[in-house]
Amino acid sequence: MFSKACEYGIKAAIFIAVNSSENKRVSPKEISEEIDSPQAFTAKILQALVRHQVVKSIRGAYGGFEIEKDKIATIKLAQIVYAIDGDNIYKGCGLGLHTCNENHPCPVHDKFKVVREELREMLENTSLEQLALDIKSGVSFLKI
Amino acid sequence: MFSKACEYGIKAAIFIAVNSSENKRVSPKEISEEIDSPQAFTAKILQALVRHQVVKSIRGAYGGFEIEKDKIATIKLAQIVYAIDGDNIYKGCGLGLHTCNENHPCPVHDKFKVVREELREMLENTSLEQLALDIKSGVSFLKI
DNA sequence: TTTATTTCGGATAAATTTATCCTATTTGTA
DNA sequence: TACAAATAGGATAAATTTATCCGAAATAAA
Ligand code: FES
Ligand code: FES
Repeated sequence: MFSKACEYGIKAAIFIAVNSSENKRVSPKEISEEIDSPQAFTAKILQALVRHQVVKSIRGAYGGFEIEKDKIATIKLAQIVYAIDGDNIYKGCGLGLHTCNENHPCPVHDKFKVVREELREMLENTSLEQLALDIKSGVSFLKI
Repeated sequence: MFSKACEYGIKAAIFIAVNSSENKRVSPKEISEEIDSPQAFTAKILQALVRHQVVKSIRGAYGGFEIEKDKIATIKLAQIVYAIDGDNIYKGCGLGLHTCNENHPCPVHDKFKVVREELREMLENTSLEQLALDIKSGVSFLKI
């Protein structure tokens, strides 16, 4: 469904959100340990999230990654997925036709678009804040 | 969403169904031309579909691929996806945790499983026959 | 200003997926 | 039986994704 990079990106963003809500910056090392991902690869993905302004990086001593507290509630999963995997998952044809087009539909178009639309809404309506809360309260988990 | 192999497999199965309903066997060459896919790779995927008994192959002169007419209505997309991509798309965790587990959910579990469930139902309830009919009547398309 | 710390970014490697090529095997027909 | 036509399958290559490594650049503190 999502690429590994995207899975790591989502989990990393949640972990950063959890920590930022407690005024703590985190390093790629901490992040990759907490989400069980390869460190250098995770760092690359974090760079992408920085470029797309999902997370903020502070270089140098006492630096790390953070998300401004008042942004945590506004950042949606969709932004993260878009930053890493692009928009093919929302817009692309399920059978790989060049474009998903009502006027030139593939055989599964009508049925597929319903599922894809539901996925899109889910991603657009789910904020980092909601996900971070469940991690904080121990209801959900980032690894294993 | 689906792998290229799976996209080709679905389109190939639909094309075979269309032809089998008219008592025509088709070759990998015809198939790959009609669904716009690499021929040798498509042939490999067809082998997998044969092993999973989704399509039938007849070797030797006058051979080709076919689906027994009365099976066309019973074959569901789910069988094809399962044969090629496995069941991770139905059962796997959206964030890549080892197992999707109610007792150890990832942050998106509750929301993701709804979408995944809808996808599963769609795949399990959509038959080759329905899809082949739209191709026959020119309502849907296998390429471009 | 020097030093320690930390992210950035380019180069490279490993693994997986996608794609190609060639030969073996099967099968119907002459 | 010999031949032609067709799928099966192994070996290999190309492309993409995933992962690692290392030096450059930035920053805070001493
Ligand atoms: S054309 Fe294939 S999903 Fe719309
Ligand atoms: S645990 Fe992640 S989707 Fe169920």
